[in-house]
Amino acid sequence: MAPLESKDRAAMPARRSPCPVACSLDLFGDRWTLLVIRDLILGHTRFKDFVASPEGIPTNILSDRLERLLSSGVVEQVPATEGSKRLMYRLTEKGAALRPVLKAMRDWGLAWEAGTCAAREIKRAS
Amino acid sequence: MAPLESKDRAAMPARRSPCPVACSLDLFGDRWTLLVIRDLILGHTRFKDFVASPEGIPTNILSDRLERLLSSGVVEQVPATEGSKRLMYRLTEKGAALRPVLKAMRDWGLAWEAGTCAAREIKRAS
DNA sequence: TGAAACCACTTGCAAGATGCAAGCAAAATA
DNA sequence: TATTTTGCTTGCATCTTGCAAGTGGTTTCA
Repeated sequence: MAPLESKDRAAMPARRSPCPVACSLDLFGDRWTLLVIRDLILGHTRFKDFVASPEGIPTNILSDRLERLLSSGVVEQVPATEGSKRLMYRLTEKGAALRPVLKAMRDWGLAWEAGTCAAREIKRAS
Repeated sequence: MAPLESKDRAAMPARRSPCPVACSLDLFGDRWTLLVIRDLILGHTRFKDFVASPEGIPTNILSDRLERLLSSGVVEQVPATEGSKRLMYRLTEKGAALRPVLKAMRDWGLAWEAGTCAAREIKRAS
């Protein structure tokens, strides 16, 4: 049987370079992932909450992104209410550490893209 | 003839929401655009320089991204040397304002993605 | 307890984006 | 002027995205 390391390498699409920016983009360099993170920062916890965001993420994309974020340790699942079988999503410490990225993007958008407005303040600490 | 505003609206794919994060992602929410910005911050100015980066961006993608960044005012073209017909790319003020975004992503990658390393410091001012 | 509503997805498919290799004309260099 | 370099474009196979519809488990409420 193949060593575990090679199995992991087959599952992961392989890094393009050791650059931390390139690595980050391998994980969330697309049109939707950081919007899911934004929603989590804003307090969304359930599948339907993300779907309800104004950008209207397709449900198959949302499923895929949540799964990738789970497997990369950026989000985790916990019971939605005690005794419930339903799960809710929330940021891990690794995910919460993306706040400065979101904040920088928000600030840039507000400063340079006309007609944008922030619904809520992104707080520094979780 | 149609008013200029509607022509612009036809050219742009239309904003998903007024959220500054969503707006930013409409412009650079993909696997390559921010790597081009990173290279510009690191001092790359010519087409071949971007191609030579370790991630190996395909030339058709690079053409497309540079064009989009030009038309959105993030980069501009100036003569490469005086008297030369060749042009070089460089960040505008709007583009240079993306430094904090890149810096936040670099910091996150360094902190949370094993095996990443920064080639150079991203300076605060241009 | 049973029926209805809700929730969190999955599936299928069309359209668009990406990746690769090859080609090409203008500009620079020898 | 001949050669090389540069900055692209083109064609095509593959992967990703977006939309709509469907599905099965969970919760709610009479």
